[in-house]
Amino acid sequence: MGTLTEENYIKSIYSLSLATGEVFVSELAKKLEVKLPTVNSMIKKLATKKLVAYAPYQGIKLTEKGKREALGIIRKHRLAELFLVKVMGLGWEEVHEIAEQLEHVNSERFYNRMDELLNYPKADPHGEPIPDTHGKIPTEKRTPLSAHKEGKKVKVIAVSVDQKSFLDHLNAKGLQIGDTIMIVKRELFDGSVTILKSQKEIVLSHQVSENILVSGDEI
Amino acid sequence: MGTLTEENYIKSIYSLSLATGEVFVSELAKKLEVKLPTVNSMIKKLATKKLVAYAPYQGIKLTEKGKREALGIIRKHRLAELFLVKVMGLGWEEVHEIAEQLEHVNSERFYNRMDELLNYPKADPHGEPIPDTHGKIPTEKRTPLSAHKEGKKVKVIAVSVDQKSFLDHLNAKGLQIGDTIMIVKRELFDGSVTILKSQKEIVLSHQVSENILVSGDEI
DNA sequence: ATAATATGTTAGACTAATCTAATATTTTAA
DNA sequence: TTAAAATATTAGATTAGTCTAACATATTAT
Repeated sequence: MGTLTEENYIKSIYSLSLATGEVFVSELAKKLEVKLPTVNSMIKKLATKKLVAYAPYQGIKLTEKGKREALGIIRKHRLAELFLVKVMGLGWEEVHEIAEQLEHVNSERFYNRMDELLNYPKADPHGEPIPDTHGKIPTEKRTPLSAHKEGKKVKVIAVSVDQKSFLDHLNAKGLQIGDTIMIVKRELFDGSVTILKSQKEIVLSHQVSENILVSGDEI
Repeated sequence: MGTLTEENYIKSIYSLSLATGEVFVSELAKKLEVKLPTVNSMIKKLATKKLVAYAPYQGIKLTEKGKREALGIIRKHRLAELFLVKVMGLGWEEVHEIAEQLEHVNSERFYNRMDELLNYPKADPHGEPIPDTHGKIPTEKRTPLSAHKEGKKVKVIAVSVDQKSFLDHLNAKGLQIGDTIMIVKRELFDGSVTILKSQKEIVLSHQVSENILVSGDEI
């Protein structure tokens, strides 16, 4: 375990690398809301600690050690989110901020007990997979709702964004993880989609449908 | 809320002031395991923030604002401890370290929900009182077991030390918060006491009996 | 009342994490 | 192929929290 700051760098490198493959110093600076030179010197430090491999203009890569660390933090974050929802009864739209703090708590006992109480869950309240103690992640095929054709029946597996405003929006529309929905219509004009969930029609903007991940890879 | 470091200073000043009345820079340095000049400069900072009042050779005092802050942290620590024991099923001897981290989590929602789930408890697993949201502390008369006479019947209300080794010792002896015990004999030689708990005799060293707090002020 | 002890302060340095300003290198596109 | 855009680096400063070494002041005990 490094400092809180180090942990946040590692975590961000991990998630950016999933999203974009390569992680440039500049990207990371944007994500962490710090300036370029700050990231530059931090990366050097992480490199001496063998947590990342870095070559200018070719991006930052987590080493195996770095990945292990990242997955450990992500495990804690996601377990905490699920715990807050299932055990403490908080809403999925309000747990991210708290988990952001809890993920830095250093106690195997605390997190393994959570895992046990939750019966070794596979996904957090937003549908994101929870790595196990060995850093293994259960994978499931998932694609954005926006990529599926009219007439298809799919299951909502996850959301790709944690923002309260987005989750409040889904709450208001009555859409949840696990829902089975049918794609009724997609507007050519703005890409908005109309879906059917248990007899009720729901209209979602294109932007929203891009951030809802559903079952299946066939598009 | 200040930094984590500031919070730890405030908390230590509070607990030292309960124990000894006056809090000297040197005492605080010992407690926090840092050197004198470190505390000296930190105290100056806390003073400019109006969290403490300080005059050399007369000790450090928390202001009203500082007290409020201290009680807020203590509330979080104690709620966390009780939550870890009651909801998560951990042992009273292992929750202190975890609560030490959780007490710095910044989320009213998190802690008020804990409070609610625990049904607004009055004391933590070690018997220490839990301040309410307004910083009010339920008080109860308590004295060390070592101060009571042979023949007296008392109730174990709290322990004055959180150390795992001490609590492990009490676990081994089978002594818990809430137990009603009878003082059978006190040895003149070493101050050890024999007590009776539900037909069974238990022998405690003087040192142990000093750290067990029981009901009543009459000695 | 003076020496011993307890208590506190100043000066100067270090590490971690950040910044601004200036500069450098690589890639890309006209 | 050279100019523009993207990417990265260096130098030097700042703040928070810590340290050591040297010095200062107050309390106490004989």
